[in-house]
Amino acid sequence: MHDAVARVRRFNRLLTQRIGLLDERYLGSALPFAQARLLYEVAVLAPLATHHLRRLLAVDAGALSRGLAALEARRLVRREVDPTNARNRIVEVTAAGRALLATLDRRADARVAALTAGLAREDRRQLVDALDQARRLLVGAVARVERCAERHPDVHAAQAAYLGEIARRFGHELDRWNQGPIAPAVSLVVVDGRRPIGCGALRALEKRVGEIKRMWLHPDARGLGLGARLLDALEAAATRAGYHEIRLDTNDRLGEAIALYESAGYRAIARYNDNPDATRFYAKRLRVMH
Amino acid sequence: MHDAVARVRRFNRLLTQRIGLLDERYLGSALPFAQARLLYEVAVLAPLATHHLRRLLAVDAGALSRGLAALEARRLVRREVDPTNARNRIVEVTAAGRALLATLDRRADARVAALTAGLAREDRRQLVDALDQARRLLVGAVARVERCAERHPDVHAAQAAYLGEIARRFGHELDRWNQGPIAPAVSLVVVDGRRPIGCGALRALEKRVGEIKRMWLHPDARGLGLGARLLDALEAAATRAGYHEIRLDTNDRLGEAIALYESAGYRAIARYNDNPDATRFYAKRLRVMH
DNA sequence: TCCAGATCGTTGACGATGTCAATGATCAGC
DNA sequence: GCTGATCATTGACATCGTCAACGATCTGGA
Repeated sequence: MHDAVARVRRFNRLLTQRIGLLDERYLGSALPFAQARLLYEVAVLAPLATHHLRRLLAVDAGALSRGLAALEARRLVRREVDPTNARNRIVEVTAAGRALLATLDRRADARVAALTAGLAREDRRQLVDALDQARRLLVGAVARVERCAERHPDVHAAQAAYLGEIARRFGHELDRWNQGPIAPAVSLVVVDGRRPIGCGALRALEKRVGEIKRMWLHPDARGLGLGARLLDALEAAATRAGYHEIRLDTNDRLGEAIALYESAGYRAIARYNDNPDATRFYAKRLRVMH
Repeated sequence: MHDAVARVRRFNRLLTQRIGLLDERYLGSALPFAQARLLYEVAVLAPLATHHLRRLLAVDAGALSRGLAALEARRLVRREVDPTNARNRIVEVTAAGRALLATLDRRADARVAALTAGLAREDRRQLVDALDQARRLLVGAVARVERCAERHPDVHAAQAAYLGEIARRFGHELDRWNQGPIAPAVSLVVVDGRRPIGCGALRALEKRVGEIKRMWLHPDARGLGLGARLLDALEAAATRAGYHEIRLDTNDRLGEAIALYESAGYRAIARYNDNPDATRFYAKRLRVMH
């Protein structure tokens, strides 16, 4: 039942944010609609620089500035000047912000549950299955994996979201080993027509050996086959670039990624670098082009 | 292909208008969003008194007044004082309004077509099937058939929309024979949690013979099994009220209604009244309760 | 017939929202 | 060190939804 609610809401979010439909997050909170939506997005992606947020959410700079100022006045988020670039602001969600979001989440769950309360168990299962299939097909129809310049803002935004999510899930920032530029040979971004929703990069590790770095998909875009498409595109690019083998490191806590790599034919290997955040290492031999 | 587009858009409208999601009707027209939406709704339901419109669309009186004034300033709709009640205004769509709507419709079609252009034929079929099933299940989950007083404003609104749609489809007002109150024994309304989306009434025709009058569903609510539920509810009420038979008249142009009656076991009979707008007549014997 | 209360549309007021443009601070690259 | 680009902020403006006040009109009962 709870899973059904979560799946319905995920579909709703899809139409909400991707195809331009509304959201169920208003719900009589003290927060106006746009601020509630913004808080939710910030919480999913934070900590993040606001210009990346702007790009990921496709909102106007003025609107974002005002929205974040309103949230900050309510002490739901914090804005700080980026120490590495004084033009930028880093947004984080406060404890009060997370508490309010949890409340909104419960209300939204209750509303969706009430919506489907009139359905028999079998009908509810059919509904969820239909919505899931629709979501999978819609995302598959609009998502594109595109090669783009390393410095493209979409890549920056997606990679920043990647680093932010990792930091949030690990409870601490990634080690400096994993920060900063990586001089990729190939940089791919997944877009859905409005926003970048994923990224992945390939860089040279040794002669004829490439390494996959910073592969990420927006949480809402997972489980739809996009990870496999992105990985395929990276491998194809590596093959074209003459690599014979791809390696990568990851962490036990990133279960979705591990499942993806293993189902794509990557095999576990011994540690090949000093990445202090990595606990698992994989490799895959590429079919050489003739 | 065009059918697929129409079905996807219908689903979109469902989430848009019933469950509280946005619309695809903005699309760079000269018309602001809310006005485009309003024009569309008016065109579906007009000619209609504005207070009925307000109830059917669940919009604020001030917003509706301003929205219609804006549309009238653009010469897209006409408002006239209701001759039978000087407090009310009757709204109609001008030729220019219909032309603009057709343009918007084409653009919305193109946008949905572009959305699904990336899908293989089989995937697109699956998508449409999934959306249709989701729509059917969602509407089934939230719609309720309720008995209510003849004078309930929801009944007035739905019946007025019914008369308006008939007038629009027939190209002329119904005969006076079909206007005015009908003194129903039972008056039912279909609501979806936010709005009335259908209605139906039963009145005494002869001793132990009832007649179904003014049965209507909002165009977006057709084909989802609600017609059958409404008819069942009317028959159940008739049975409880001691009727042994139900009759009704309809018109050849109302194909959806005819299909519903015939699949519900109604059989064609000879003309039983002088209704000048009726071309077909049906009857069904009810199972008598013990 | 007349009047009190209800219904209806309009208007003003207010805050929220989105968009565009101007501004000033900061950064990157030459 | 300078020029152009990037970034956040702010003002201005139109749109939008909501609430309340108002006047016109209708309904039902005395």
